[in-house]
Amino acid sequence: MSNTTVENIILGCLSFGPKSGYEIKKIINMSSSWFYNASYGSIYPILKKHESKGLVTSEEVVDNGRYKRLYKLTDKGEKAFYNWMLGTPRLMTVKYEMAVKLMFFAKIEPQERIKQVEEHIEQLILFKQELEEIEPYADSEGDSYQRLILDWGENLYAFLIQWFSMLLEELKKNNGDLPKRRSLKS
Amino acid sequence: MSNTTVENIILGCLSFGPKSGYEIKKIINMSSSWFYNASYGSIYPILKKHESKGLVTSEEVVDNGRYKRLYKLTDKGEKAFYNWMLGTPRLMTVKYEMAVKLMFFAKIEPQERIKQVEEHIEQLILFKQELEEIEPYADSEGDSYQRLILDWGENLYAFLIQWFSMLLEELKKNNGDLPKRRSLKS
DNA sequence: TTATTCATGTAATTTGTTACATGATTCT
DNA sequence: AGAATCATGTAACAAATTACATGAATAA
Repeated sequence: MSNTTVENIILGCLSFGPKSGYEIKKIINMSSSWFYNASYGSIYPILKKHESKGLVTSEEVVDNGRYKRLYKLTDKGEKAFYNWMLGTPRLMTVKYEMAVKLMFFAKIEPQERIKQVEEHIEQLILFKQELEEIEPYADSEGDSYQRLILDWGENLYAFLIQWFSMLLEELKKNNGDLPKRRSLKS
Repeated sequence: MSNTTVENIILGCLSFGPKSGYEIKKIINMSSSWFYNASYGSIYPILKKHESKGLVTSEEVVDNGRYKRLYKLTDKGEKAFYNWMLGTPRLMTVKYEMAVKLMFFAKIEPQERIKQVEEHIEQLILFKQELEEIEPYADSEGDSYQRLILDWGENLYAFLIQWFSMLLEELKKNNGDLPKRRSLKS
């Protein structure tokens, strides 16, 4: 009954200091939303769950005349967080609809294949540009690790753009078909 | 209210000819399970749902003295499948726990960072090897596109291994720390 | 004969999103 | 005055997994 990844992200955010649910959402938006997101509909219930388990405590404070509920990591919560950090990570899961389509590419017209790949490359380029505009959340403890995932993301999308561009070239060379023995090597 | 990806994968499998739920599961296991999986708990209900929508028809047949329910794509089902194939794909979603940990790397000991990255690289290498052992599902219509996603997967994991190896080197050079201005370029 | 594979299905649970509901404060 | 942002939460729904339940046929 270990915590889920999102539950641990929330603990991790609180390890930088007390925060409200609203503030946690902001941090997630700024840093990990593109590969691990959480809506208010999960954040607030998770914070309550954490509190009931003694991983965090909460306090209602007034900040510039505004009420908010500040959550603070307890010793128990910190232990749970470190425990997760030091454990073996779950292997990545990818949900890549375009890759599924590839499986059934033989079923569509050659020119449609080219069109699909072209459109997809455009999508990837747009997304990479969006990534490059994200600025990492930097706290007083601001560190170079915050930038690391963005760097990873940019490189990941660069790889994808490259791979699909190669496929596109191959398809174009053969009028939307693939040679029996391909050699898509990067 | 368009079909989900898994619902379309099932239609796609049936586009190669009539199949039972059990056979569909086998095909998914052999080809897309590592990036789009489906358990019996989803396959059987989806087949029923497809039937109620008129996308497939079913027939109980005896095959070598064994009863099974064969599902067959209807014209309506084929249209739905092509419609999905020709539409814009949903952009990939990645759930990468290791990337999340990176965000909070400043919180753990330098030697633990190195250990985490080393363990992760081992995981990636193992997974890539497993991928390389998968043989694609090939039907009478067996085509080169079936191999394509496996090729994609192998290249994807090669990229990840490379990126994390570079990070590992960088960390080792600095005793588990990162220089203020990194230059992780691939 | 016993384990494995073939074969189908349901119930409970998990995990999460979306939409709704509410209201205060601050910026323009 | 009105729009945007700050702020918290719930209810309904969606999608899928895991565990359970069952049973026939075949391979060791």
